Amino acid sequence: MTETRVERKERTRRAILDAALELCEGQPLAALSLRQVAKQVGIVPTAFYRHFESIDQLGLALVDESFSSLRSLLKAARTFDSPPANDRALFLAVVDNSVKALVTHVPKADRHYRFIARERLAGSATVREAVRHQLELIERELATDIARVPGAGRWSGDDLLILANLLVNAMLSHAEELALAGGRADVVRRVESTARRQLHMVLIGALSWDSSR
Amino acid sequence: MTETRVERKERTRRAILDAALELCEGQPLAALSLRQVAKQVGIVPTAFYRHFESIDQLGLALVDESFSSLRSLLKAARTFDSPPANDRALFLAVVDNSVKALVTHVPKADRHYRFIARERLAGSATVREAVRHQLELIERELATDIARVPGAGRWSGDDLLILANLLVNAMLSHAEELALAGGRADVVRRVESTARRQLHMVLIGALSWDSSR
DNA sequence: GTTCTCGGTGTACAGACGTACACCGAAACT
DNA sequence: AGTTTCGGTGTACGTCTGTACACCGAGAAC
Repeated sequence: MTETRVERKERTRRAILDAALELCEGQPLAALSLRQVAKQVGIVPTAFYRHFESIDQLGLALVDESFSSLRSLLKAARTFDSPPANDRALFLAVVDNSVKALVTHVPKADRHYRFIARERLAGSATVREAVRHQLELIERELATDIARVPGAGRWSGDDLLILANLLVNAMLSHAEELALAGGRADVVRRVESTARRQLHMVLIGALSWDSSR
Repeated sequence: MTETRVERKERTRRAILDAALELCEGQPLAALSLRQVAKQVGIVPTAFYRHFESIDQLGLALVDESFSSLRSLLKAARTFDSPPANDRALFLAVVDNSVKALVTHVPKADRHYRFIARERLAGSATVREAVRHQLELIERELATDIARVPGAGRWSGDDLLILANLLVNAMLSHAEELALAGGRADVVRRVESTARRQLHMVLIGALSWDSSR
């Protein structure tokens, strides 16, 4: 059983990421020591440096990992083979797809999202910035998609961003709750219906909104 | 210059709270050591125990302190000597008052709110629970106030809570941004207008909402 | 005026921390 | 086949951690 060197390196790298994620549960990354992580992985402390130059860099890797799948998933939820006829039906379909994507995906990677929730505001400056950046990308992608809806002509660019911000914040708080639920079916169902109803309210209200008052 | 014993105790207690709040900037409470706090205050490490039995208990005290003024402030923003005539005007007035309360109060106690933002999800289990509890109180108080609006009759109890949840989450995210802005006037103004516009959108939409679809 | 209470002090210790350094052995390169 | 690369090891250090213990001195209680 010989193992190529890159394979082996990748394997322990993964082990470090997993160990950090596990040890992090219920405490911020900054409260984690290099030695704890190393012990959990089963390597000597100094070997950690072969993979990351600091706990902080490890955090950045975890942020990238967490967001990579989510963004493509959300974008996919908003693209249709045959888009619904009117704006109202389109909005409702988008909401349903997005919410469904969220409730199926987040519980599957809940440790990652608990990590994001914690580090978003409590992490080191660089980690916080990385999370903020990813969320801003999601927000902008959403705003562009909304702008493509025919009836959105009455909306100013500012109002589009403000609306997208409202929606992303709402989804974020639901994602956090889902992540904390640890996959409990009743909580997942409750969050799903709450999220759907909230987004319906906002978007149905938005349809009758006119930026020029 | 004699000082009564309770006065002196209260004074160092305050000094400990302030020191913790200051040392916390940019890092979670859990990453703080008892010795750091003691050094900042200018007392010997063991003297800390005369006031708090752990860093965690100190955290709970900070949570209480942070929320005490906010809740009464928000409630006050929703009570009128002479309430506006129609629902729409009432909603707009409530939004204006609440947003104004937020943007004047949060920057004045921004260190407390940065602390809350960090610890809400990254703190120890007991601190997290304390924050969650306070937010839930705010949410329920808001729901009861909305229910009193005459035109809210069409709203089911569930939908009221869902709406309140949406509003509080939006305000929370704006409070976080305000706290992080550190009082920079341009940011404060931008957040103020964003918040007002978002809440207008939601509440104006809500007026045409009917829980029975 | 004597005694008690209690916030704050100083010393002391065992353990965990980050990291520097020299080293090993097998995969990878030539 | 000989040499280089590099992930992982083991030791060793100075520093910081929480906390136990004995002690002090001034305000409070009697």
